[in-house]
Amino acid sequence: MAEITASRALPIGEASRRTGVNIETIRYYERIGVMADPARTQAGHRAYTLDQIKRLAFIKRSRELGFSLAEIRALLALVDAGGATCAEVHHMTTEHLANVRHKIAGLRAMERVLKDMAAECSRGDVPQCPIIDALFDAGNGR
Amino acid sequence: MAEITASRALPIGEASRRTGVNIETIRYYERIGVMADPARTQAGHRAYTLDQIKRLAFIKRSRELGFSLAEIRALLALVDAGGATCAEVHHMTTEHLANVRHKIAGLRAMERVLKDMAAECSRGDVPQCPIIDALFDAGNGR
DNA sequence: TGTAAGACCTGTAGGTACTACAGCTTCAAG
DNA sequence: CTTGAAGCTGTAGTACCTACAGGTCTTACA
Repeated sequence: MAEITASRALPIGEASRRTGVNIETIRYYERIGVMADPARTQAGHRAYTLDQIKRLAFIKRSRELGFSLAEIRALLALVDAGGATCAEVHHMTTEHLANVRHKIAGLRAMERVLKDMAAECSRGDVPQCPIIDALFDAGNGR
Repeated sequence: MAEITASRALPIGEASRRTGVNIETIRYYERIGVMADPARTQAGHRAYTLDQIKRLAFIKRSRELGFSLAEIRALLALVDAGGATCAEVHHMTTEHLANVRHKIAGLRAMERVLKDMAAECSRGDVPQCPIIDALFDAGNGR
């Protein structure tokens, strides 16, 4: 943990502002090891290099695209090992894409059922509601 | 916690089989209060009525449709209060439907980006990968 | 130079929805 | 009577953070 000249080092708040990652989350990433321990100032404050901030932005972007931290860890390991071949990364990406598509299909099915349920509902002031009935009866084969 | 005649009471394993809800999950629902404490046999085993099993099926079905336990709690409270009017239930459902649609939109955007990234990738054995570049550069405005 | 606000530190607990034990007791069939 | 399945409680782990509490340090201004 070398100390770093002030000109290139940024405190955690600045890292947070630049990447949009919450300060607490940055510390969390450090704790679980997806971000390496940054250098510290003499007072013990974290000091980030621009490279580390780029890494943080990478994590943010990947999270936004729905990659799990485990997947991101794997991607970063590929990068760090220097042996990140296109083929490997492509494989991870398409696999993840398949997951996303699967989720979309599930949500679409959900959407259809919810829409149909809502459509059958009178929206009235009556205590009998077809939505509740649908939820109660579905698993019951009645 | 009245005891119940054996003829109408079902043990937790049977409740699990009939609803498809994991035994541990049933006990969890009890602990957090979405399922009421069931009657017990003299030995302390849980004994479920058919009504309680219907309630469990309701929860299962609602979870499958993406309702959170908090939302399900609210739905069940409406039912329990006897004042579950169609209008209230309809409101909760359409609100949830809006959530689902929002999630779908997010995942679609994700899908597009992932697809485009994957398309630009040569899948080759080279260490330069446009996917990694895209992930690194996006937040950076480079 | 003093001080007050703001940023930073560590460590822990909470939230969501489960799941998976460990270590024990009870039931049911042969 | 024994054995295996099913039940019990309680706790800890999963993923991904978020939110304190109770300190220290920096920075700007009077």
